[in-house]
Amino acid sequence: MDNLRLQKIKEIEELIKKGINPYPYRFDVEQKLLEIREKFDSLENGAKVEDAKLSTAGRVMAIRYHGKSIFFVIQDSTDKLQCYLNVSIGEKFEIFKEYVKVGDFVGVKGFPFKSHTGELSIFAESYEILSKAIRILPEKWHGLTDKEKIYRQRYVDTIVNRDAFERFKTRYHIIRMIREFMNSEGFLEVETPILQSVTGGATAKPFITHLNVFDIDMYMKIAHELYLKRYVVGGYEAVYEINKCFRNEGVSYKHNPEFTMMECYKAYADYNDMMDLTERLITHVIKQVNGTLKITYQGREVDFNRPWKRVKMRDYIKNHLGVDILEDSDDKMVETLKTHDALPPVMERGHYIEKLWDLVEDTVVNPTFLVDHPVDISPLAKRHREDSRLTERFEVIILGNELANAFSELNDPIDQRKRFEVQSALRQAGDEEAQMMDYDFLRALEYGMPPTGGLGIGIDRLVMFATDASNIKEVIAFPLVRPEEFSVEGLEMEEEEK
RNA sequence: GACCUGUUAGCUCAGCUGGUAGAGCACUUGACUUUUAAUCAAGGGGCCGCGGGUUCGAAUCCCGCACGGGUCACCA
Repeated sequence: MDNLRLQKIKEIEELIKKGINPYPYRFDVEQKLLEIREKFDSLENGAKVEDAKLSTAGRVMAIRYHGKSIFFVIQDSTDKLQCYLNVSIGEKFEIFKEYVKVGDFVGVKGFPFKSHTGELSIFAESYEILSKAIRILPEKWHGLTDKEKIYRQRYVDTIVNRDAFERFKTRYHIIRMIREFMNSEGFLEVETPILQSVTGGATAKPFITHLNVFDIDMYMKIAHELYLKRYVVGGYEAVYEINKCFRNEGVSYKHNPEFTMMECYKAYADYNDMMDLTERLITHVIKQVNGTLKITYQGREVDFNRPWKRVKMRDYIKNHLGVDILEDSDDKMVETLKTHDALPPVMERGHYIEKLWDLVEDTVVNPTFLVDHPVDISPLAKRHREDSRLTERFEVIILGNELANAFSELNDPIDQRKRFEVQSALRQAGDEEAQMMDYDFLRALEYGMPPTGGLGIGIDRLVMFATDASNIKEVIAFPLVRPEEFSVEGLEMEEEEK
């Protein structure tokens, strides 16, 4: 059925009969392609440097047969480069013509020259097949555009769509930058459990899994928060973690069930200190990646220059909707929500406030600190020093998207217990996203936690902004997709074995 | 979950108001020693996503299902 594939399998058998191993063990790569280009790109057209011995390797991306000579293009992680081969190398010329195909890996030894048309090339004095492919790559100028195939077979996407290849490199550079930044600020990178018997630190539905040894269900972490604070209680004064969180919720252009979050906690700091840290960290990343703090995201200009605007949640909602989230009654809020057709699934004050904010958040463009959220929606944040109905909390909003969340951490164990009790009651009333009672965490706080500032940044969303990606799946190499049926391909394999 | 939309060759796509499937690239064979979307000549390749219905006849119309994409809802 899949003729092209069977044909290639046959070619491999023929190669083996000829004594050529289609899957040899190693090759001495002495130069990367970009190195070669940088060194020899200044050659005159037609010039060659025979005594510059090159040895490099890559995947064959194009072949142009030309009678007794062949041009082919190889690609490695740094660049693409044309290679030239002719009959002067003897019988291996015919082998190349017959058996080396687009998609295969080859090692090439030779010297650099510039073709008459000005293309830097390697004159191959010898080559070696390093790995044969049996599947055909997508065609060369439309590439792979089918979103489903791009997400399911990212390895093909990054071979042929080099902007995707670069985007993931950028992602991992950003993560490295964050580590370097946090380390230089004196933070210690630590780890916390992913499997937890009680999970918390965020308003979210957790995944449930099963631990056989104890025969108990466990949750997968929804945030790093509660364990990082245990570190602070334990004497670590500045810690951070970059790791996956898991939330059993919807999938959308900005939500993947597993995503990466950086959280950090700093003893003796408050949310004002964390705002300063956040500004410095994010502008550092944006500047490094884009070379400027004025970037274009999906056609809209976003200015990351400091200082970022600070708006109080209460004022912002009042100005836009005329509702005071502290003074006005539940009825008034419900009334306003009704006129916008935005009633929440759980009829409770905290949810009303969240909903009201959702109605206005899209009006925020440049990075903005949304500060001082009501206690109702901030069960882990410390009460505001000037108004106990509020908390010392901020979120970073960019183009209506939440990028970070932080607070002066609640370290009063009595207040924390009360807040958990409220959450626990909500949970019992059917709010699956309300916080679970975490007795061990309360016990930890009772041993005393210094005043602490905490911050969480969604890494995927930061990468989206930094790389102008419209969908979170574009910045997650292997995003969540429904499982595929492989039965058809399985049958093929059986046929081949006969 | 709701609405809109898509699924045809390995890839990217045509295929009109129903008449038995097409192009480019890729692949195979041949020609060509500086090409680069190489060129020229010839050729092979399809459960038209799956299942049902209407019809003399369905890739095409209708219904259901599966899997995507977009918008909304949900979601710190």
